[in-house]
Amino acid sequence: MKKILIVDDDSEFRTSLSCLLKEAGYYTCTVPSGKNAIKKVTSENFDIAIVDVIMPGMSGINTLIELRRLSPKTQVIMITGFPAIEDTVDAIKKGACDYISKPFKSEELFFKVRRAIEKAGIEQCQDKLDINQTLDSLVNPLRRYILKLISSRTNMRLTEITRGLDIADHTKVIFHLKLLKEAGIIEQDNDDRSYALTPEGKKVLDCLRIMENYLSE
Amino acid sequence: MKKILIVDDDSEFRTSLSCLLKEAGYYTCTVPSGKNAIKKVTSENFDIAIVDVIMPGMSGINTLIELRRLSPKTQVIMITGFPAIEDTVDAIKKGACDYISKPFKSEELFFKVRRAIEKAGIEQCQDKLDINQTLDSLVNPLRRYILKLISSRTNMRLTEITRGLDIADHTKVIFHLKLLKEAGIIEQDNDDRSYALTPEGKKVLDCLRIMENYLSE
DNA sequence: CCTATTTGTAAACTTTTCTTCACAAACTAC
DNA sequence: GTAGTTTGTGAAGAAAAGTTTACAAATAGG
Repeated sequence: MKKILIVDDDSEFRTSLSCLLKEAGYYTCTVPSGKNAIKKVTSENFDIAIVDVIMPGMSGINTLIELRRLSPKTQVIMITGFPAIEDTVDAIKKGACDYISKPFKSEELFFKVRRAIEKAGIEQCQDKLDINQTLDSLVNPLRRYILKLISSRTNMRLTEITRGLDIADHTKVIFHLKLLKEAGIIEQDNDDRSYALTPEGKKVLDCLRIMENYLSE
Repeated sequence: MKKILIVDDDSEFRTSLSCLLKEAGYYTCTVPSGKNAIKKVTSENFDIAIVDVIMPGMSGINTLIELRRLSPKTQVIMITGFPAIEDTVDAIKKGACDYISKPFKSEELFFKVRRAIEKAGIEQCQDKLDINQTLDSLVNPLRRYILKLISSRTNMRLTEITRGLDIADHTKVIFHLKLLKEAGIIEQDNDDRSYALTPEGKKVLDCLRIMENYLSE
């Protein structure tokens, strides 16, 4: 289920938007300000964020900038009651994926949300793997074992991995899992805390296997 | 030109053997004792060593053992005037590649030398590349540049490499060259000090190119 | 022969990577 | 609730990797 974060200071609008999207089958979360949005995305991953341009306190644009920095995979749709070309251009340049002006028909919203989700999917697949990061991840034997272990069974938990590798100190495993996570090679489910290979991770593992085969020839 | 080291205390035999092999197109070097042989191989690489079993001072067997340790790529042929099965077996177990008993026909000598050189060639190709060492060599960007640079032109000297990479401090380059040398990825010519990829090195570079292609897909 | 360049060594030092330890929040089972 | 397990953080410390410096042997060029 795709996850959408709604950021707007107008509680009535927040609720109605949330209802609309929930009915359409999305998981939604609403926050009243940019600050709250920032806080939220650091603990939870969203596919889409819908952000009001005009908000007291942290502006919509600054919220957009921070969201892009903290969660680059999240596609941000800006929304406003007073559409101005310059604002729109600015927002797009700052990394917004789309722009909606109030009032809007629900069909328009659904269309733009669907398109944003599609874009997120494509971007995720296109995540460029950098040779530096890939080699860094693979040099350490323990990390190679972890990758192979995770690939053998989907969604492994920390303790399973730790025991699977017969390691006494779990924090040592956490250290390497963190690195692999930062490199975009593995990802962690926010609900059950289990780890799994990302599409890029599968590619990296493929690479490793290719190398091993080639070298043992 | 293949290089042969002749180790024998009998100077007459040394000279005649050397002449024979020189005429056959080999580069030869003669030393009168095991000690001298050890000294020689630390400064020069030989494809073959022909060692007399019976010598005063350091015995032929001990010379064999040391030669194998110091220069594993050098194939050692033992030679003796009093062939004894046990000695032969012992020598083979200690790493000798062949055994010749005096007197012998020059044809036998040439045949065994050719076979030893062939064996050396095969063994060199079979040098197992270990994934750890390979990845270690490749993680460092500078080392990757060095490998690519060396592969682009054969036999590059230290200064050429240093300047080619636009590095101020040559000892920094030496550090990485040393690592690559120890990993068996590059080798250095003893005469002109130039560096070149080993067969294994070419394989490692292939690996890197495969990865780069695969990751940028 | 003398000077300059090339090639190298060894040690001190810095940075990065990895490990370990002390501790704590969150959840689970009783 | 409370004892135990799981998952995690942060800091200290150890180990490995890389850089820099000072110095020296070997070779080349005049």
